[in-house]
Amino acid sequence: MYTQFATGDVTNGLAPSNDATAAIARSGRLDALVALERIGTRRQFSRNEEIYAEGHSTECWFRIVSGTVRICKLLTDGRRHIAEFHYAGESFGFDNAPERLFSAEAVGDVILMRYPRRATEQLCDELPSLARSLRDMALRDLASAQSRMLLLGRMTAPERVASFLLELCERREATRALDVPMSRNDIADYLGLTIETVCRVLSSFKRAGAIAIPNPHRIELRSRDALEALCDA
Amino acid sequence: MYTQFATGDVTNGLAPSNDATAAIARSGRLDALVALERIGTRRQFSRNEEIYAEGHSTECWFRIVSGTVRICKLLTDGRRHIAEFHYAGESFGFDNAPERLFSAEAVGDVILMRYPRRATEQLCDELPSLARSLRDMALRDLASAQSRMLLLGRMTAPERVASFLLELCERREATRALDVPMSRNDIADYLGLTIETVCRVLSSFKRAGAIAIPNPHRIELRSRDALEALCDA
DNA sequence: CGCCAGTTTGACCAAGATCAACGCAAGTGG
DNA sequence: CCACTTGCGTTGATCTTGGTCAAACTGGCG
Repeated sequence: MYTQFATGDVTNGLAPSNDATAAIARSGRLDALVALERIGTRRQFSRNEEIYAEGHSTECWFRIVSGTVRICKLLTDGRRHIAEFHYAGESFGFDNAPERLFSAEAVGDVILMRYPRRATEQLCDELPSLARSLRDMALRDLASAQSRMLLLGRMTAPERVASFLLELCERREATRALDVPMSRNDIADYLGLTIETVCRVLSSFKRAGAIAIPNPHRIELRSRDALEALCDA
Repeated sequence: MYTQFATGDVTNGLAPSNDATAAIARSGRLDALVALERIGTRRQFSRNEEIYAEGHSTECWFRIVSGTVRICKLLTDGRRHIAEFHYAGESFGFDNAPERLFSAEAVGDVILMRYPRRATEQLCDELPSLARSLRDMALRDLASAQSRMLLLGRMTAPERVASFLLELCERREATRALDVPMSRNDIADYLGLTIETVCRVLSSFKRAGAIAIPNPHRIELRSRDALEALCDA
């Protein structure tokens, strides 16, 4: 889910609708990943390093090989908002505007593949299936953004934190033991809360027996039901 | 801005990168709008009518000929959130998931063009420029959603209302006299506030001389500077 | 050991929600 | 034409959630 850009995606376009495109698509499907890899370069970033800044050019986009990335924005008075976290296997930074509206930072150490946008666009014109994959990526991000608007606009603090834990669980494909790569501050800025509120809510979940917190970056879900009940009561 | 799908968009793809695609694209560009219109049908909805419901199939998408549409979701306890308003000239409902995650409703009387998704996908495979237009549409919506997450997560009530007025102004291409098609309740559910707070903030803006409110669906911006100062102080 | 960054907890406060009443204009039916 | 209703919108009084401020705790590390 979410900006996943798996091998399978590239090859499952609709049947092409005429001979010429069919020929291109057939060859293209085989070459799509190869072509994408040929225009990509490997990059490495360390904890809290900036991958790109607000205002930078959008000449490239990224896929995460390993690590976690935060997409964020700072208001002039210091308030910060995290628009999204991206995890291993997901892509980010495929933006439309000429300039970055948000910055991207490494939460911990991160390894990325970096792809030039212009070359990707050209590939898209040859490979409808690649074009579709990129569009689907954008649409998944959009759906995710819309759910989070609901969370930010209409949910209470406990509901937000419960949603966050369950989302993390789903996206990291974890079952009960979650590793939480980001700080409490990151979580707060992601959920539109303060760090104190995040701590208090987590503590209250712990007291209620819904979770266990062996250490700050490790949370175990003891009662998924209790958390789910909070999310759309 | 925002899911605009103007004539120009369809024809401004990158130069195709080989002869075969070039030939297709050239013919396609001429036919793109025609083809899209051929698969579209005109629909009409009256005030507060549901265009599609949460859970419905996503077999089609829409472009607004005239009127305003709200994309929204109801929580089980009655809390409502409006993910987006769409105005004349904009498109909506091009979703990825098999089922609608949000519903769409007519704010006032609305005239739409309705396009089947499957046929559109096929057109996309033939016309890279159309594929790109649709992707750009999704990316614009995503950028818009991300700004609004910032608003919902980190802005005060006066900042939200000021942002809303300025956004409305920009998207409706108005200068000073705004017509506000939606109710105060809609605005509240869009901004993550209550109707009372929206009213109070508007009244305070009026007292401060920043706006005038000849009637509830008509707002005049008297001091755009005052409003802009609020948005990123 | 002391320091530092991040986390947790407590006491208090304020922005905005809730509850309640009132205003006002557009129907509607007698 | 005028009571009456209905659906919004506006305003005021009070309450609650979550923010703010402050202090203590924890684990890692020089």
